[in-house]
Amino acid sequence: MIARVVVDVAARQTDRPFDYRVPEEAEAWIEVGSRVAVPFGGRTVQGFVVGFAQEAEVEPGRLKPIGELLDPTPPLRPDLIELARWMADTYGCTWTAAMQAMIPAALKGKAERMVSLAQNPGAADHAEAAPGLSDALIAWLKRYGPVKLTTLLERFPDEAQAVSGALRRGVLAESAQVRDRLSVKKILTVFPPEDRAAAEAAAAAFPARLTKQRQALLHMLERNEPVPLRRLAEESGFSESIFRALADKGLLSIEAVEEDRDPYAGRRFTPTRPLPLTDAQAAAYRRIAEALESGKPAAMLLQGVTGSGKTEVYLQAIERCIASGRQAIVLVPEIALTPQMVERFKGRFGSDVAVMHSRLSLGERYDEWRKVRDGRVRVAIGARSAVFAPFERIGLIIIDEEHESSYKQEESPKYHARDAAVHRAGQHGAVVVLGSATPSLESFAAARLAPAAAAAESGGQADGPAARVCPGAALRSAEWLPLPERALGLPLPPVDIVDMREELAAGNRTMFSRRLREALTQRLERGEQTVLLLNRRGYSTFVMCRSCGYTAGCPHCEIALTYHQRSGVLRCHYCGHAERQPEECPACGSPHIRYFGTGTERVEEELYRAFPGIRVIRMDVDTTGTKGAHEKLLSAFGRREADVLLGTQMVAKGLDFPLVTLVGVIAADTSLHLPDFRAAERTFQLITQVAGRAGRHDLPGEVVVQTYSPDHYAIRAAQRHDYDGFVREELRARRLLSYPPFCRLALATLSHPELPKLAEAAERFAAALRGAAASAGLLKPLAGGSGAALELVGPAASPIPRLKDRYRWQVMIKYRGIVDAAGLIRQAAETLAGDRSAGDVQISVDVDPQVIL
DNA sequence: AGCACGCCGACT
DNA sequence: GTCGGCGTGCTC
Repeated sequence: MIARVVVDVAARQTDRPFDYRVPEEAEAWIEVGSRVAVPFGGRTVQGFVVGFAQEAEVEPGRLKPIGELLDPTPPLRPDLIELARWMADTYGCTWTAAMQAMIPAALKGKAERMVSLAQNPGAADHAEAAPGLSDALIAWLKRYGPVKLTTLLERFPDEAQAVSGALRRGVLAESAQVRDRLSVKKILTVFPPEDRAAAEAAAAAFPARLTKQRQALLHMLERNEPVPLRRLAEESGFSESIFRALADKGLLSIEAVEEDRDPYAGRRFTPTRPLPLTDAQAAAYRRIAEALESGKPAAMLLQGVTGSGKTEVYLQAIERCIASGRQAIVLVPEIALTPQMVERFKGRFGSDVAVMHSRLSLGERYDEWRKVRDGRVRVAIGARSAVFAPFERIGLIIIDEEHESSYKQEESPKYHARDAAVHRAGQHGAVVVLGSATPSLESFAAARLAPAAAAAESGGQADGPAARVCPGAALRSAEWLPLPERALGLPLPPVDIVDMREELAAGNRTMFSRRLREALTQRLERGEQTVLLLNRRGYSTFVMCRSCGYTAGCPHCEIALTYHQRSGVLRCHYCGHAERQPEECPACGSPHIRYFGTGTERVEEELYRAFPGIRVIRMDVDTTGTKGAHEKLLSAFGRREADVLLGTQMVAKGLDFPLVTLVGVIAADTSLHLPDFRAAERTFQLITQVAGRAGRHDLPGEVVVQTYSPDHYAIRAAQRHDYDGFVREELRARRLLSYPPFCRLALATLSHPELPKLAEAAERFAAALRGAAASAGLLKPLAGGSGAALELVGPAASPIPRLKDRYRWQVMIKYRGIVDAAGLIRQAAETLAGDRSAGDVQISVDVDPQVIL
């Protein structure tokens, strides 16, 4: 039997299956999805089995055997292997990178090169046989046996060459070992005797001096169930050695048993029952249930205003799904995966839920993942990567807050979880439910424009604007399920727009408008709480010398440094570079340094100044860096230990505190004027989301939005809670400028340490791309017509023109219809690489980029 | 990516 | 004459 293996080597050239002979004893165990260690080019690497064949594609002489099967149960399944292939094709990443993204980090073991002294019976001592190696090194190897090559070289850096020579001459022996980064946690557990009668008899016959052993045995006989050794010792008062002695006599058995690290151990979740549904909820639930029943893949857009009870629909749909013997996945944005959220799912489904997110430790994540793989749970809830939960028969995939850009992974593999979910649903005949109060324009297009386009097409008019929508890599169309009302019948809070230009004209130079100041004062008097949003961290956004105009920039990136007052440093938010705040201008020596722009740190300071005695909790990347900090801050706010929760967009999602009656947006313009075609969409979503935090319970809420652009349609529409109105305007703009959802984008970014070399490479790359597109007959304007079309934009400097000492240029592809964008970019990259002078140019691909910046 | 093979300068 | 520099090419 031949296994086709994709090895874990991050290179384009090796990203394909290699054939290996399967040893006979492994035949019964090896499957598509198995993880194996294989010899590859003179070393051992790990890889995944992606298929089998009767005959190898290379001559049998070159075939090597699989080294080792690394897991008793395959970590991947055939559907995930295929999904990884689809990701590689769609997003231009490697197959192996996509597969690596699907398994927990604990399994990403690398093969270690181990070194030891070769057995050399002829030589009197090793120093004689190994010239060049120091006595100290030889003694060390003798003492510690096979050691990692890297460890050896770290300890004896001067002898690297001698070691490599010794390895070549066979004086030192080398072996390879693939080791996981973590093993299953095992716990010593005492089992009751198999032969109870014999044990009782033995206990009766114990001599008097062994009273402790006798009593301990009787205790265990009474317990009569497996008990962890440590706990048994604690509860019985006998030491562990007493039980070990009994085990030595064969009266009890002690075994190491696998144990899960349960991140929610000891936490009690209040069980909840299904709530009665409103008419709209019931209608949505019915449609989802029907789709589940049919067993055919389907996508649904559940569009419900904040507080409309989307979660209850999810919960009941999941119940329906698991009752029919299938499993369900729930995706939520990472920052929304709060204890409040987990509680709702644990409360309904108890121990049937696995929770997967980045705040868990390596071991906890591994254990939650194993619960899924081993079929011990039927529901998985987690961030983006939970879309890869290794369930066997998926019935339902829910994507909550589907418009969130965090569903797109920003590092390779740059996949979009929404599209990966739709593809996976296709494999399983599952239903995807996209939930949001403010759906992305892509999902709106899939639910509202695509069906209209299909209808027009069947009516013979294939050329309308709706015919040109391209919602995503996998999402084509969806059924629309609206929830227009809040479940408790509460009104949405009124939104007040404050024109900050008028504040300035009236002589108010602070960052708080009179309206916001008054509202905040009122809340302080009444003992109610406030959420303040400012989408920018740090103290000030740029630092400028008033004498000469010098601005502090990052030496590695072409970007302004942000001043962080508490730590007294200027920091680059892109590469992390930090330097001390200057006392005087580094360019002209003038002491007149001014800090412009406002971040959360500065707002906090101003709050203390403007409202003496106010209690503020600031929540941003800087205050939530440590494990559990996020939850700690939120629960402190929940206990009324602060009057104001101030933060970046992480305060906008999913929070539900009954005493919050005021929400303030300090500067809506922060996100509105970014050079990104989604800036208006983001701003509308952010204001709508954060507004939804106010007045969710008995007390009515209100929202104050401060802006210098009070007439912008995104802000006006947010004020009216008017999603449809916003989308109408936004679609008009997108169509005019040819942006999603009327086309798709793929961004190729080239980088190089030297600008002239980069510029030249970028030109040649763009020319190669244009050539490839033209010969495929795709290069034609997007405006008008239908069918596949493609336009190139650039090459031009990237919005971040330099990052980590590399200049960056980009080429954007806009396209619609059936176009293999990732393939075209790869083709052009290969053309460029074939050219000798290309040098150190790196090319990265981002298909369906969510952030153009 | 690694690692071996292979062809040119500075040392035992 | 050998060691070792890193350019090119392959890994079942």
